[in-house]
Amino acid sequence: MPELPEVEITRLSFAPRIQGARTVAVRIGKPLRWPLGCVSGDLVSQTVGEVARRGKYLWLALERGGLLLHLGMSGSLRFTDTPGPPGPHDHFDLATTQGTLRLTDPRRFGAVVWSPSMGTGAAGKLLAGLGLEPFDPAFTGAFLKRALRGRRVSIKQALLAGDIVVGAGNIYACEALFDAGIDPRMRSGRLSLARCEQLATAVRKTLARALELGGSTLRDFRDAHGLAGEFQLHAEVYGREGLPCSRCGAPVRRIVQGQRATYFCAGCQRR
DNA sequence: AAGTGGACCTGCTAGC
DNA sequence: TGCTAGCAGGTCCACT
Repeated sequence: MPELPEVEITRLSFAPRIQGARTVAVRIGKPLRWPLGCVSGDLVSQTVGEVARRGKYLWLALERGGLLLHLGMSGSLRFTDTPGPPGPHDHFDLATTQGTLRLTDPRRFGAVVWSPSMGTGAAGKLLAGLGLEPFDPAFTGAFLKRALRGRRVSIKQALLAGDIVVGAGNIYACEALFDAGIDPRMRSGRLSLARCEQLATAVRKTLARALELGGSTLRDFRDAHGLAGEFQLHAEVYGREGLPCSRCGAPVRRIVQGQRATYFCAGCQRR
């Protein structure tokens, strides 16, 4: 589910309300991708600090260390005064004096991992290989050109890999490549500087638009208030196989790259 | 070093 | 109606 816009929207929807709260209790459901890395008692009776985001990860700072959270493919976070009894897919609750943060994740590709700090322990290891934030001023066409140099993977896969720039997942990588008019199959190391500039701009523009629209709700994404997004209603190519391209009318194509679906318009997106 | 494919897990939908 | 195959927003890890 959650790419950068969904994760950021989730963060914004609960960060101001949880900050300064005192943790009261922890409930663990079924195992997630990795073990928590501490006993639940270690998380109790602490003041919650800032909620930060790095790529698609969230960092919830506590007095002693903090929690790194990832929503995987199907995760979502709710923050509420009245969480109700946990359902079968509710695998982590952090009860605080200001409400309960609950992770719901049917597929359990998500994670909640304790670390001493964002840069050390398990969190440090998971965050170490991440590329630039897309809204970092250092993420420019020139940077992209340099980072892609010599790489033979397709540009679509290079965007998804997250070691150059983070945040664009399958939906927004497809949409950004459409916006930039670049064929997703193109060898990434072959992009000209001009096209790297177009792509860097398109990635930022696509993610910013998704943020404005509340993210994409394909089936179950909700922010921490329970609100759905509507970017998916504005997607130009993602999920639109066979439908006419809004620019040229040619049918949108679906191919598979690195075991993921890619949607694109062969008329508008060129090598 | 970089690229590829498998793995993790559950739910939904299309097709027979 | 009921079963099955295929597909889904991510990304780590082992292997070549």
